[in-house]
Amino acid sequence: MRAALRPDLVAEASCDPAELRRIDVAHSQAKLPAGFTIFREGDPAGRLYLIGSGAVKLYKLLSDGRRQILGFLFTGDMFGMAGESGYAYTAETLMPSHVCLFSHGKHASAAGLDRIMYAVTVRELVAAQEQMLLLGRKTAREKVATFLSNLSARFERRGLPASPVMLPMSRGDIADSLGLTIETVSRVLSQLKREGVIGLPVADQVVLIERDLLAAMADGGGE
Amino acid sequence: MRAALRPDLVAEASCDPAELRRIDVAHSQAKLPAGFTIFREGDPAGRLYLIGSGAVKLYKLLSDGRRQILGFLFTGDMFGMAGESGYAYTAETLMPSHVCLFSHGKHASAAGLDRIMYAVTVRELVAAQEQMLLLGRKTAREKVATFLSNLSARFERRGLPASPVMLPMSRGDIADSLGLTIETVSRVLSQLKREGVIGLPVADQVVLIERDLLAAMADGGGE
DNA sequence: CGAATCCTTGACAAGATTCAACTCGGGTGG
DNA sequence: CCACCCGAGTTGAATCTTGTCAAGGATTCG
Repeated sequence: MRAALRPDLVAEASCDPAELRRIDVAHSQAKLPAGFTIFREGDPAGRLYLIGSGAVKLYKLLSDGRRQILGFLFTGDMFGMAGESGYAYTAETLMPSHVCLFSHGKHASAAGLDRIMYAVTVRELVAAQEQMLLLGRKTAREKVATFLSNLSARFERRGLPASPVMLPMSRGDIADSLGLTIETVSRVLSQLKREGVIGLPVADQVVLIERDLLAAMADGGGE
Repeated sequence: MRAALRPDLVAEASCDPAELRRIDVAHSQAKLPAGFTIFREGDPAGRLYLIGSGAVKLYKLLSDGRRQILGFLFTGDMFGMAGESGYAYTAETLMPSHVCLFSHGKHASAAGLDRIMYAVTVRELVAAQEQMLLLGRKTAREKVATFLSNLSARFERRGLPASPVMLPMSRGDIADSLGLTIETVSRVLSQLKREGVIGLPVADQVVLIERDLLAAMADGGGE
């Protein structure tokens, strides 16, 4: 199958839509159910993925099952960048999702794709470094505040409302992305709700009542 | 100053030396003392750095001074990749070091440099993701075991002895790279020494007595 | 040789985890 | 249609790992 990237799929792309539109490489699309494993850590790499709609989580496991979620991806986000020894993480859908697949092997030299991949990789690296600061040095409260702030900002950047924030992932997923337990995440959310910083009408929807305060808390301020 | 990259400076480069040698872009060299800040988080980016000799640490700070070290770099390693909003971290020498500077702005399109930068960035991203797993999910003991194992493997890859491992960084630096305190790092090292897994003839030199056990401990095995 | 810095060790405190019970909601089948 | 069941989430109590505070020892460098 060979076709130009459908612009509507990249309208909210993390990479420059104008650039993406110029690319015309072979790709295919797939409609995946929730909880579908796209590839596993260690699988030979060779494909790039672009999320047309839906949400994906990337994670790594320790031998005893402990899990670290590296990030959540949404419409317009790309993933699949890998080094020599295959994918460094497992990718799994959080909800029914549409993804575009690019065969990287065949199109490594496609004009423009290299540039996009580099830009995306650098952005991911910067995000990973920010997350290292969170995981290594922030308290549970700061971690949750950062998580909510970032998610809200990400949605806003795509033209979606900054509040309420929809949470397509479970408490367990949030915990594994912040280096906490389910119980701690739940307790902090309850605490923030009691303090009037956020609202929790239902478990998967967060109203950011004091957004600035939340952002301040994320960096260690606003106690 | 315009000159070919000196091959001897990249003999142990993390990027392919053959590729690096082909590049002939303007660059200059600098000899820096220990504890020298090369650039700060937020500084406008525009240069790439290659360590000719010595060691460098990269770190981020929270407003109250908490610090997360993102990584330690040694001879042949590159750094300075940055997104749009300047450098994402501060870079500081651990010891007297020689570095090569590449003006990225002028030479962004230099044939070959792009490819190297992409490869280096992907490798850094993979390393950052591995570190996220460590920071979020490993115990103090596993963190220290991983740190020592990795450092040993890195030195070995450069043709240096895998043991003893020299530690050019302080306990505080190790702690800030593992998301621990100085005291915890010191305690775990003492414990490993008592158990006969490592030797600590002096504070900045670690003998890996049970290297396989240490590697097993790093992933949660070998209790 | 002395001062400063770094490292180690101990006692205690605190933040987060573990274990367990309970609630809430949604889906299912009687 | 409604009761039941199951998974996800919340909350509580006890525990534990790691952090904090403090003191003592070692190493380096002027």
